[in-house]
Amino acid sequence: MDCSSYINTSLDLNITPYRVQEKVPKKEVENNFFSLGMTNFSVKDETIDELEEELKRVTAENKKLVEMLSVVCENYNALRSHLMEYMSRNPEKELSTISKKRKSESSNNNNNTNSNLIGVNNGNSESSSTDEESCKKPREEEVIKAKISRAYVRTDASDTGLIMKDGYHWRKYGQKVTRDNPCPRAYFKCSFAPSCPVKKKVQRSVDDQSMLVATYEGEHNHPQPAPMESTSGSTRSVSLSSVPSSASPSSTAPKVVTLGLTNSKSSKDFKNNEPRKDSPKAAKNLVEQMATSLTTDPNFRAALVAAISGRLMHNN
DNA sequence: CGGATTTGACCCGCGC
DNA sequence: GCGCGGGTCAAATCCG
Repeated sequence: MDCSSYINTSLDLNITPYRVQEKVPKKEVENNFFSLGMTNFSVKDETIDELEEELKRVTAENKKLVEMLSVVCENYNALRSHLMEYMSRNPEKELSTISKKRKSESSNNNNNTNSNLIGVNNGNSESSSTDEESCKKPREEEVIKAKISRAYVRTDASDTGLIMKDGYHWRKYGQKVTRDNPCPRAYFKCSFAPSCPVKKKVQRSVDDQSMLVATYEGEHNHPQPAPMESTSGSTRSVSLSSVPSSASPSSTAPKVVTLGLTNSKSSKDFKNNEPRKDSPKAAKNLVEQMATSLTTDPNFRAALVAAISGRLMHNN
């Protein structure tokens, strides 16, 4: 995982749209604030000056935070490469910790659960690395394995079912209690199209019983059916941990909210996607949506905590 | 009544 | 060759 790109695209808390308008006459700045629904602001020049100063200060702070996050991520990547190096030097130790079973599918599920939960995208790399070791015969299976993706769904603790609504129609054809997990694993086939080869396995995580782990195998050869009401109505939130070659059902992809407004490219796209003649209500909704996205994104919060704690430790 | 789900039996690959 | 375990099949059952 290279989290620097993540920072650039998702973590930029920025305010550049306003910075861009620094040369804009103050009257227009006022209008922009009005258009954002902040009608409580005074329109006096002093207030605007104060706001601009505050804006600069926050911008500088944001810049520092981004730099700190970059450092943290660099350190993380360095540590990770060290770990990889160490593990490659001591393969026997690594192998001893893994299940004896050569068939890596189930063990991968569990060994990678934690890393996936913190946003490590290992779907493709994992299958390529382990398959090279375990499967010496190049067969069709490898092609299928290359299209394996995983989704994690948090459910209510009381929810004992393994039904996971993701927009496709699935027919359950089996259930099995596996050795490494007391919770039964359910097997589903895509029933929307008779010829669709996609299968999925759903099992509760060993570590977190409220977490459903769905493994998708194959690629849908049909368009996604009409959206189901339960997809959005459910309290479950689906997040794909790996995104291999369009194999993952699009409906399960997490809602992506790009926050990189200081990023020139993304902010440009942002502007292109949003009509300039926003109504105040729409602008307000947009701001609220951005704020909600920031505050509810666990990755963002984790990164922020890491950055702040790192800063504090650095100062101490 | 038809489609979906359940569940025991069976198949197959792998390790010993 | 045998046992184990994951994956699949298919008859029985459930449910709208």
